[in-house]
Amino acid sequence: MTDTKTKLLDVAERLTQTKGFNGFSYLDLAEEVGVKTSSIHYHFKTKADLALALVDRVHGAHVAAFGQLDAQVPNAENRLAAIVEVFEGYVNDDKFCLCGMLSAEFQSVSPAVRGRLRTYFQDMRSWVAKQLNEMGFTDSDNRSLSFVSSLEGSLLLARLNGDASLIGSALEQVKQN
Amino acid sequence: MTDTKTKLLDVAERLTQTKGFNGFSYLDLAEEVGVKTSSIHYHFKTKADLALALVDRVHGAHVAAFGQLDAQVPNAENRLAAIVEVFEGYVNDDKFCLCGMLSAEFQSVSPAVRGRLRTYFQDMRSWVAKQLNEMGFTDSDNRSLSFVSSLEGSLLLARLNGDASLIGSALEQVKQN
DNA sequence: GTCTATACAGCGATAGAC
DNA sequence: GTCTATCGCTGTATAGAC
Repeated sequence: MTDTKTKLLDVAERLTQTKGFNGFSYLDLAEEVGVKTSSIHYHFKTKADLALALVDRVHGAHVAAFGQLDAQVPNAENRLAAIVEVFEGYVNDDKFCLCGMLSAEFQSVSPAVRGRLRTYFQDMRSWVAKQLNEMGFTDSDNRSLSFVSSLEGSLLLARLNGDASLIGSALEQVKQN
Repeated sequence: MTDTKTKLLDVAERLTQTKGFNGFSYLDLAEEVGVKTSSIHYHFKTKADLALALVDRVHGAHVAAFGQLDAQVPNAENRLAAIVEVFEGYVNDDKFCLCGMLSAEFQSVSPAVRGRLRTYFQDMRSWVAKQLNEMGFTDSDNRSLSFVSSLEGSLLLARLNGDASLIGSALEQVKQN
């Protein structure tokens, strides 16, 4: 991965999370990275290809993060808390979740991206369910759905109000008995 | 409100909920309604004005719906269920929540729209809290936050998977205790 | 209130030099 | 791998006739 390609993905990721995938252009991207728009087409032939690359990168990163947490944090509740912290960090950067954003814009993304988004959230729900199971919940599948839903929805509200603490408050409910 | 203006709002509302506010143009709108783009500018001087009109209309409609439910449905749990049904209907139309969508695209909407979105969700949280309170929950404020968060987040996942039942499953958790 | 006509900037995308 | 140059189209928006 060249330096430029990484920078392009970094900026595109941030712009997608803040303004939506349809809320920025190749020119926005080019100016921030310091290249011409034609150079972007070298790395990502079409904007749809860029969307795919964004989802794939974040999916890979999150799967890797899940693996690291499993290996390094010896407590399921703390592992879940680590993910919550990531989302709280989004609020302070005025960001929504990348895959949440593309899911919102669902009808304007390619079939390929749609498939990847389903996989992303399926993996996330599975991992969360595993943690909840370890925590002793017998309804971990359904509780995981509730957890991930609350996470996405509360992030939306938290960013709207500039108050990251809304995420933790919303999730309290889900962790109760 | 002229017939054309209403039709424009109807189509714009649907396109916003399906593709996002940045995912359609005045030309898309014009072709579907059967007018020229210049006519749209007569009703909504700028696209930002259109966004404002969309939020105001849906806010008014939902506040009215809350009032009607309060007056006509003699059971808080059933009143909540009616709102859930509205969101389940979105899934079958491949729609996200209009204000949820604009909240996702938060950084690309005007300050005026941002303020309206905050009011919309504040009103919704208040009304849901009132219902939860009537249902005997003592933590109605926080539970309402969790309810609305789950509603928005599960709608995102439900549409992604074409499965409206995910909404009810996610909310089960919030109604427990 | 809707139209024609038009302005003009922006869009994604491509060809070909370096 | 990045550039210049350019294409054709689409974007929002306006002026003025009807």
